[in-house]
Amino acid sequence: MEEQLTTRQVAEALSVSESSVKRWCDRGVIPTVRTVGGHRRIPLPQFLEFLQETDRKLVAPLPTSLKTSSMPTAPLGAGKASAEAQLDLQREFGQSLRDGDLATCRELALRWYAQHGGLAQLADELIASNMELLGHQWEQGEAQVYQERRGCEICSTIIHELNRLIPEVPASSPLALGCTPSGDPYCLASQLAELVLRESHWRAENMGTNVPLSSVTAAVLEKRPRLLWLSVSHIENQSAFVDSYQEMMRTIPEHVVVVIGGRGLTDELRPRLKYTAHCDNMVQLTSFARALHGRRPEITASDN
Amino acid sequence: MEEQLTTRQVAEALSVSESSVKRWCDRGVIPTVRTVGGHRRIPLPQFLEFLQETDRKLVAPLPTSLKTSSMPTAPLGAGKASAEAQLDLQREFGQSLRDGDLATCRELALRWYAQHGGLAQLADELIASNMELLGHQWEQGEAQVYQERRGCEICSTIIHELNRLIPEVPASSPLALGCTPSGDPYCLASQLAELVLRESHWRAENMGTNVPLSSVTAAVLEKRPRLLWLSVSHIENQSAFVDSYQEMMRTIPEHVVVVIGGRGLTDELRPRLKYTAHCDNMVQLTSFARALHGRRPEITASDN
DNA sequence: GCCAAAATCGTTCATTTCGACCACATCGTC
DNA sequence: GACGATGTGGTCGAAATGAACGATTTTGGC
Repeated sequence: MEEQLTTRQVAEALSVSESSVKRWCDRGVIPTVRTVGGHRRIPLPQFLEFLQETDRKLVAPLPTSLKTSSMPTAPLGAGKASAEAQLDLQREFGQSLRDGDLATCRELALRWYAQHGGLAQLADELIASNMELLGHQWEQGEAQVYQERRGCEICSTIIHELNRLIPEVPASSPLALGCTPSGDPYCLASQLAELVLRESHWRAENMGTNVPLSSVTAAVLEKRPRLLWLSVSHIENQSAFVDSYQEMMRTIPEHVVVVIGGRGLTDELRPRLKYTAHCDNMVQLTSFARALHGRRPEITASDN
Repeated sequence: MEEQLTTRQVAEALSVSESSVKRWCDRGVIPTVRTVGGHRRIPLPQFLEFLQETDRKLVAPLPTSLKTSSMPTAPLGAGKASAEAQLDLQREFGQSLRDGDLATCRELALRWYAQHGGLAQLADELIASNMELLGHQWEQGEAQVYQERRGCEICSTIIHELNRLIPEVPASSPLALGCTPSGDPYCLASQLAELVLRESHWRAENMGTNVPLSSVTAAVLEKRPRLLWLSVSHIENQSAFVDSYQEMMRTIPEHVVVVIGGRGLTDELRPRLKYTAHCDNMVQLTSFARALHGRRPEITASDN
């Protein structure tokens, strides 16, 4: 039960046509095995060998696990529980994040994406949890501030790159707008929200950090989104926040769905706010967003 | 992800014969990879680097992601002053930035890069100047805050994408570290510094925003960079800043080159700081960085 | 286990690129 | 001006590439 690639996967990874890959296989340049039905399958080790021998680099990520450069270790028996492998990946990502190793982080993220496919889980379990861990380490003096900030930069880079892996959202999709409010400089959560909403076929636009709610109101009035998300990690002045929030909710149209989330929204604060949904993580946001805007292109909007 | 060009595409973009392109590739002037069948393929980053190093201009649009859809005109006879076309591009970018039109901004930036080749000029004249303009408009009530913040997000996205157009920096290159100090949340300048330093073949690592100078010191001591940049847009407490700055300069090794820049460094403040160089923009930073670390790739000398 | 959808097969065909060669223009030197 | 060295643009048959097609296999849901 070893990993194998199809001609199409190889073609996309090298950005050449499928025809060429087939020809190369037939010529023996890429060692190939055949299924009983005659389809070509390229074992991953052979493919890596081919990459090395012809001095070729991947131009697109492989849809399965792969370490491009070194790291011949970690062969990971398939027998091993995938949950455990998942934990390993998560830990390794955290370590690379602390070390400031963007390349490894990128690779691990792509691997996670290829294996699990869900950006929301990636956002929660790879990025959010590890950044939270890094924050704890910093608070306890186990990590430097610059490591935490650099980790933010690395995650931001990866989020931007993941964005490019998502198929373009049609202009007919509903619009979602979001940001962090005044005084909240923590940009990652809002960037992640944009990412997972796009994955769920929303036309998501992140307005960034530190946006006064009065300006959010203006944005909503002008762009008329279907959904508005607010990521609140930190609040400077609670009562001022509640006031401006209530003012915003009075002004924007009724039909705008407001989703809020973030550590800043304590159990005590939330009852004072009116909103459509509260999300603790990106998995919740995704499932809510999909419930609102089913991603079926097909009709029959009834039931399930 | 990483696009590749054929000899014909390059030839048309430069309006030279295909034979010449092939010869240049074979001589190593344009780094080339080969398909399995022996066809030449030029990775986009290498091509852009070639453009820049030989001071060549694009005369026809590239058939890749840099397609020009939004501007049906612009056949740009060499007769028309390119300076004027440049201004048009600059203005159009600013407009799209205000409108939150990422796609158009991306296109314009790529076009600028392909035509003028210098990321530093792009950073100064497209991004910095337009963000400054947007800031002014906001101050004078001509633009909403959210438009300014969104503009930041768009620019950040574009910077991340431009990073992928730069050929990978060899691990033997000198290391550059940088960030913005405590209380300064303005991330773009530092991201631009990272970008243009990479373009000049530095191994640049941006540590992000809001990093206490004490932690910067720790980073320098641990990673031992050759260059340290500080982008200072805003200072909360001047005397505290000067104190921590001087403390940092006392602690880090002598041989570390310290480059500072940003609006926050007023004429009055600068004399109180010790530094290697002060830069008002990215063009200056680039020329300084290149003086320090020459970028000439060695000779031809191969052939036979 | 069965069925429909999706992916891959082998093949053919038009287009592009290769490598090699040649004609011509532009230099700098004698 | 003759000369060689060098760079450019063009042509040619051979080879590689990429896209198309109907037929077959694999996949995934029930």
